[in-house]
Amino acid sequence: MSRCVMEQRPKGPERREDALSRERIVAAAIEILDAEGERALTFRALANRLSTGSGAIYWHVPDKDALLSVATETVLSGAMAEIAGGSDPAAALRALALSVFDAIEAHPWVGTQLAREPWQPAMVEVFERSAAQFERLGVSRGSLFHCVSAYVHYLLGTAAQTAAAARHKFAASDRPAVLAAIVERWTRRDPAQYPFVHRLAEQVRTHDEREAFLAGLDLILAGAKPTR
Amino acid sequence: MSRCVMEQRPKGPERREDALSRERIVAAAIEILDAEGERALTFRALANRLSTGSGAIYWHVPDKDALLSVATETVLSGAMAEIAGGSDPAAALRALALSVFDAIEAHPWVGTQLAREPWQPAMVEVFERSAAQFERLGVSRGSLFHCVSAYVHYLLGTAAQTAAAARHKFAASDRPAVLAAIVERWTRRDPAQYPFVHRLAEQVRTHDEREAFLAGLDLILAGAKPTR
DNA sequence: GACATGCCTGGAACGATGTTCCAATGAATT
DNA sequence: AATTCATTGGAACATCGTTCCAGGCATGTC
Repeated sequence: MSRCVMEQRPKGPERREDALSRERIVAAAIEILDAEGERALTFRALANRLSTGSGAIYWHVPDKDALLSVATETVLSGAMAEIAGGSDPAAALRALALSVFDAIEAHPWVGTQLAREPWQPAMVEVFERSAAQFERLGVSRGSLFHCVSAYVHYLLGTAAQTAAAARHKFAASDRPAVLAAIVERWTRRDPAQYPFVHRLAEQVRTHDEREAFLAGLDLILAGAKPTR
Repeated sequence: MSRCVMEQRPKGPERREDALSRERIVAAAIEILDAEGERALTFRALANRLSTGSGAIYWHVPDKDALLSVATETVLSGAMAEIAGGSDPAAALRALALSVFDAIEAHPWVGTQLAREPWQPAMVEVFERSAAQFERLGVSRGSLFHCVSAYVHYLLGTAAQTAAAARHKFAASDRPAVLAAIVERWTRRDPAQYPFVHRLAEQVRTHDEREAFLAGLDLILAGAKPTR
């Protein structure tokens, strides 16, 4: 652990600046995940990027699950540090959800990880903050849990959806073509049997996900307001 | 060189009764998934259960993703065949969501698969049916997409959550202990900083997931009703 | 200065997995 | 009877997460 303290040396490329540390490993992992996708994060690729061996990484990180967990936590807590407070409860709930949404859109693998292991520390933070805002909104104690639960589930669902979309984006890297392919697969079904799918397909093709996310969120907030 | 196609089998004469088929393979896969969890489904275990080799399976199924996809589809379409229609729209939306929820609770791996690959054919079915009900509910065309989207996202979030809970249940196979462990991890945080988490922790410990799911769903339905 | 200690490193090795390849089988057709 | 070809079973391959271990390099002790 004394190895991590760098102020001991005033300056110097002479000392190996590539000293391994948990943070450097996590940072490298995030870089790989962002640049090449989830499948590209292997301990070999990670060791290669850090110019070391797999064993060295295992000294700082217990296993791959923990690595992904810490990476997720790093991104999410960073995102949540920036949200503004003080406004009215509904706006705060929107801001909180949006910060998570934006983080997932910027780092889709966070969505995958969140869907797989929902109770990360950052998610507990979301739980706590949203509960406070729902209470300020006037939700009774009895239904507070249900409101927060719906809020979090909606967030998780969006996370999964966004991550899945990004996965397909990686496979065939231009977005309109992918959307068109999905719509085509939908519309291949008999239009008579699936009228709504056909009608909504056009909307899917042109829809703004961020706006749709907010609209869906407002649905929940509208339902919560009556303090039922 | 041979690839899996869904083509016709030569009609009249039947093969050995233990002949491999896509359905038999999928059925065996579902059995393994239900009995031993997602991690236990390997092509070797599958081949072993079917008393054959991995290569024989690959003749009927392109790869593991497709196998999981078909298994998910099998369970979901089976679940959706049983829902009753004809009642009022809100009740129909609850019934539809509940059938998916129950299927996921009975086969948690379906939740994992749904979070990873949301647009299974059965999910398009959910999309279609729920859109029809939302329209009967009086939702305007403009907000129909947002309502359905919120509905589906909530469903996906619940799927991920339920699947994750089941995964932990597998690890330490008695449920109260797992819940207690989660709550303990929550409450280890400073109570002063996380008052709501502490208050809600008790509710988590005793809550009925099915009821909570329905309550959250009603939140969305309540928000949708004003035809905003 | 020489030695011992313990954190840290690098890479070889292990077991398991998804997938491919191919020789063998046997029913259907000629 | 010969041939064809869908189907089978399992060996082989590449890759993954993980473990193991033989060293380095800094520090503390004589």
